[in-house]
Amino acid sequence: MKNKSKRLVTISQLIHTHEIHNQEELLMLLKDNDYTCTQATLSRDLKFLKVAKIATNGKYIYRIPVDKKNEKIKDSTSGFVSNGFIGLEFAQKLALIKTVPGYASSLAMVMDMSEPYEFAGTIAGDDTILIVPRDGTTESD
Amino acid sequence: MKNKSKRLVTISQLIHTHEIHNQEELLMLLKDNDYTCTQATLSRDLKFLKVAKIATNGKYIYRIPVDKKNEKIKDSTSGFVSNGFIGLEFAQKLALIKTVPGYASSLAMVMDMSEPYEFAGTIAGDDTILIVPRDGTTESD
DNA sequence: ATTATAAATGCATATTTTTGCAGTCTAAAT
DNA sequence: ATTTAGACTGCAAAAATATGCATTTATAAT
Repeated sequence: MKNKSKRLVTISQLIHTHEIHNQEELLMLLKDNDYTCTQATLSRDLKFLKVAKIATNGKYIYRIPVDKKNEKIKDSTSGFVSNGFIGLEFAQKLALIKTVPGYASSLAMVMDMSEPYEFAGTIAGDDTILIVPRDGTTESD
Repeated sequence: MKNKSKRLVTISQLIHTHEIHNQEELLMLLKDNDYTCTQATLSRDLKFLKVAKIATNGKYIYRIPVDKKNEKIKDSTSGFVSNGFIGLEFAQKLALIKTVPGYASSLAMVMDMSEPYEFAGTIAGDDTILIVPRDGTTESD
C-alpha cells in the first residue's frame, strides 16, 4: 500500500482518462498502477472524491463533476471574472467564449449575474459559453 | 400509466426540489404525485435523464448535471408543462427558453423525446435551452 | 379489424455499491 | 514503553441499482 492521498489522485486521473463503468474495473486499473485495495475502499474513495456515476450512451461511467464552487474569482482590474477565461470569438452573430475545461458554467453564471450587455441569453457547456445577442444589437439582419 | 414524458418531468422536478437519497425514496414521492411504477422503471428513467448519484456531505443524493457537450437534436412540443419553465424569447431567429437554474438539461431532454415540429436541435445549459430551427433560417448570411 | 413492429413496464434476478464492525496502523501524549 | 485516539482498511452482509426476459400497450400499416 502506498498512500491514501496518492491513491486518490491516481483515481481521479484514471477517471478522467478512462471510461470506467464500475468499481471492479477501476480496481483493476489501480492494480496496474500498483495500488491494491478492495472495492469497499474504492467505494469510500469515490464518495470522498464526490465522483458521480452517470449514464452516457447506454452505459454508465464514472465522472468527476465540475465543481461550481471556488471558481468565482473576480479580476480587480477589469471587474470581470477572468478565472478560466481563454478567449473570445464571434461566429455568425453569436459570441463564443472559450474557457479552461470545466470553467464555462461558473464563468457564465457570473456574467449573467452582472447582467450587463444586451445578451438575450448564454449557455455554458464544459469549456465553451455561447452568447446570443438580443435582436438589434448587431448590425446586419 | 399516465405518461412517460410527464413522469420524467415530475422526476426531474422532484430531484431538483428534494434531497433524494435512493430510488425507493423517489418512488414514494412519485406515488404522492400519482405516478405508479416500479424501481426498475425508475432506474431506467434515471438512466434516460442522465441523473447522477453523488456524495454530498456524507450522504448520497441524486442530481441532474448540466450538459457537457453540445449535441441534442430534436424539438419541443405543446404539452410540456411548467417544469422550471420561465420564459421563451426569440433572438437571431433562435428560440431561447429560460428555466429555473438547473432545469434546462432535464427539460430539454424530455422535450427531445417527442418529434413534432421542425426544430433542428436543442442545446441545454444550466438555465437556458437554445432551440435551433430546422431550415436555413438561422440568419441572413 | 387484424397483423406487425416497437416502446414501455413489471417481475425476478444479477450486479454493483454501501456500510457496520473489527482489526491494524500511525502519531501524540504520558 | 504503554496508552489513547483517530484514520484507514478488509471482510462479510446489507442495501441499492441495473437488466434479461416475458408481457402488455401503443402505433402504424394493410
